[in-house]
Amino acid sequence: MARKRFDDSNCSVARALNEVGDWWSLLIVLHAMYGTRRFVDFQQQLGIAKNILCDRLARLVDNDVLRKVDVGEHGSRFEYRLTEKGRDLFPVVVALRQWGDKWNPAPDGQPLDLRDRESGQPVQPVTVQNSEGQPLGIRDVFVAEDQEEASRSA
Amino acid sequence: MARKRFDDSNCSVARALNEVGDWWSLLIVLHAMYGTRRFVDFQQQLGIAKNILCDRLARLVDNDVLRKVDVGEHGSRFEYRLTEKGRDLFPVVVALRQWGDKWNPAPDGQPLDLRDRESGQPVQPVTVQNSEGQPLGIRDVFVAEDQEEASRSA
DNA sequence: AAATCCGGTTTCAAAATGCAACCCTATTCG
DNA sequence: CGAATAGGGTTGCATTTTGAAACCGGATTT
Repeated sequence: MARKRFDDSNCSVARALNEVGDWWSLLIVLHAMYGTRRFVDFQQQLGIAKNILCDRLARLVDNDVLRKVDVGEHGSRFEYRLTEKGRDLFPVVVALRQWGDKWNPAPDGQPLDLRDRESGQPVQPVTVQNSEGQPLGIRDVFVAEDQEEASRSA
Repeated sequence: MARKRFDDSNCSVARALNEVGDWWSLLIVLHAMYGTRRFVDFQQQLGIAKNILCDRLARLVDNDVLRKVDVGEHGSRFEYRLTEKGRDLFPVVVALRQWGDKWNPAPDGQPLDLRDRESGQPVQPVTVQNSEGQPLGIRDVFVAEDQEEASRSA
């Protein structure tokens, strides 16, 4: 049967995964962040089948993660560029990269070294933080009941 | 043909996606973070087919994201608990949730309100930060050449 | 003793994926 | 100019993956 989708889930993680939660989409976004914009370049760098790449790019465009820009003088050359929504996946991608580097270090060589352009210093590990900027683990947080539910049950 | 895997990719994002990059795995981890531990509970909360759930749980256990704990007095009742590696996905999940809340708000109701247990204040948006704690966008960073490559080309 | 719960495995149809071949429109090369 | 090649796809087909439902065997409950 068909893969399940979560378009209308009331869980925002499920809705997010619905857009970028398959094997390729986030890698495409990652490469777009590295600067890749052309169909052929995505294809070669990712080693993805062309039909799948077509499908994924179309879906990402539909979901407003990428924008398809016509750059051909005569109309047959395109670029796929990140939208603000797409660029906003930056923390997700970096958090995932850091997790991968920490728990599945590359067999050969150091992890990719991402640095602040201004200071030249490495970026910090991505964490969930409280209002003072202190990192929080999963046990340091709780889910506040939302207003409506609170008032309904009152 | 079979889905491509990235076990040996030299990209840590690809390696990470190899472990939690399918439609279900991260949702399973999410629910584990909410406190779900039993097979049946995952099954009902996620609405996932049992065979797929079996497969995903086994894979997550193999990859050391979950630990399968025998809690049956006589050996046939289990719990799946997050390992440290699994809990370490917290920033990834929260970043993804915040992205979903921002760009695909729930049709009905507010986003889930995650708060610091100690202060009672909402957690901050997850961002990539420089050494001073200032948030960085994708254009504010660069990839430093690694030592080996630098010395090889010198 | 019968029914139910838990955690699976099996079976089978419907999708999704990957590869290779093909297509059409520019553009480039000789 | 004509031929070859690049870009961006689409089509067909074989292989996997997924999902639903049926089944299963050992505890536990009734």
